[in-house]
Amino acid sequence: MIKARFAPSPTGYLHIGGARTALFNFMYVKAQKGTFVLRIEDTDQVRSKKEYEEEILASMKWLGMDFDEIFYQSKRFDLYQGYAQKLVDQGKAYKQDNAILFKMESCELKLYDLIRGEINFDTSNFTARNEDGSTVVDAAGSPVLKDEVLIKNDGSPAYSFACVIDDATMEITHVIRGEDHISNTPKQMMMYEALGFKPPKFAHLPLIMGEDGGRLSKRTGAVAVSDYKAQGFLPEALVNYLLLLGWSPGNNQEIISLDSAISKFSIKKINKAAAVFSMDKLRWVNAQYTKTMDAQKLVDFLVPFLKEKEYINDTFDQSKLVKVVNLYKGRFADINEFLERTDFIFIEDIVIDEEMRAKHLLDNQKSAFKLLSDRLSILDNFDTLSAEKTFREVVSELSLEASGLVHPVRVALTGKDIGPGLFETMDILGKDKTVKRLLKVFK
RNA sequence: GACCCCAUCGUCUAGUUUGGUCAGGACUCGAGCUUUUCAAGCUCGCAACACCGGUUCAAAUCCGGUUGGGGUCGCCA
Repeated sequence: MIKARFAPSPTGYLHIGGARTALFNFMYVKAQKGTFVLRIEDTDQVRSKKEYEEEILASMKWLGMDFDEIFYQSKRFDLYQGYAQKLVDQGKAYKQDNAILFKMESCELKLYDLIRGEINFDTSNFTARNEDGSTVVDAAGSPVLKDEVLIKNDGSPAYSFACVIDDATMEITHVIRGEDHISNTPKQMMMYEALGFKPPKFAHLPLIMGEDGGRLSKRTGAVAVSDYKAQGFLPEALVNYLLLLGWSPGNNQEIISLDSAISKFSIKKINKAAAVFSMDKLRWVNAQYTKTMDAQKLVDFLVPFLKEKEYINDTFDQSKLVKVVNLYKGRFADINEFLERTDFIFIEDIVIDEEMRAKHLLDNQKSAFKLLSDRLSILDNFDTLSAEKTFREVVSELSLEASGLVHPVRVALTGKDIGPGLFETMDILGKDKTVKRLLKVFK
């Protein structure tokens, strides 16, 4: 029975890289029918915040990653202290003020990484540094190794130590974490050895980079999972995109459910190279989901966003929203785009900017607009078909080309020169708004 | 700087384990079809094995080096 963990620190929101690490742990655990542990690494009493922890928990839930066990490092300080003291008693560590430091020994270490294979370290490279960056040397002139802090002066455990004690005592079998942790793995291996613990298997995931090739940062796009949620990405789409970063289900498949990915997941197939996060591709993946999603489900997803924009209130018309969603499916990649394109449906008075007006609306169309609105206003059954029929009659009466009037009318009704079919748009808008906007535009 | 990791189209990747069938898919971009505009869809196109050497009948694949990128070097996690 395998056991893996995701160990975020509640000193910030759950970021996209962390979510990807969690996801790979989750997939591995589920594929192996193991146990998934969430460990809150809140040893930094000053920077750890309850609101961050809540945000992390909420994001995990939103992404659909349920855990089986949860631990808080802040509640285990005695445990760390105890093991540190044990090392002091054995002469493998020593006290310095209130802190406890682990004696670093010079040795060669072999790490077998599940993703990268064998990695060799020589701890004699782990030398202490002076403030100017130079290596500390002893009286004989040989480099001095840097001892590892186990317990800090304030009594809290250092990251590496708490991590080792926790992984060992929680019986974590697989440590799957970011590549940035490769360097402290040898130190941790020494601690396992000193404590007499059996080390887990390690797998170091490649990092996710920003589009500029550097570290993922706010500058290169949103980093918090909650930001993506706020922007209106579907959780299943984000998950789908994330699992494609550094892993592939094979057979050129890209759109894949989490369950299906789990059934195909293999840690051996994880890439070694870092991957650049592409907003374009995420948007495309998201669009694939919105396009094929059940209209009612999509409406449920949209309602909170529409409410926030005050486009609808609690008494909104469900069936109308379903209609709107069906009309716009495949026409937007994320919710913001949807909101921009459909605003004219929900607001009372639209604004047509000067450029749009100059491009499409000419004063000599005034009479055609008047005739069209008169004819539409007397329709008993105002829908897509009757609107189109009326429109075509007017056009032929005036000896106009249909396409010559379609665009101006669209602009008059929506304020945009893009959108779905004009008659569907009229239908969605309803007779009153359609007629009103046709008359208003040339006043 | 030291140590460690990595290297296929601009980006995500398949192919590397087991050398030949190999350079494929997707995003982006461009062209066309469709059309009432925009999307979507369909068709087509642009575009890569970082470099140098070695092994071999044969190298994207194995080996060495170079270059480039990334990570780590906190009483942060």
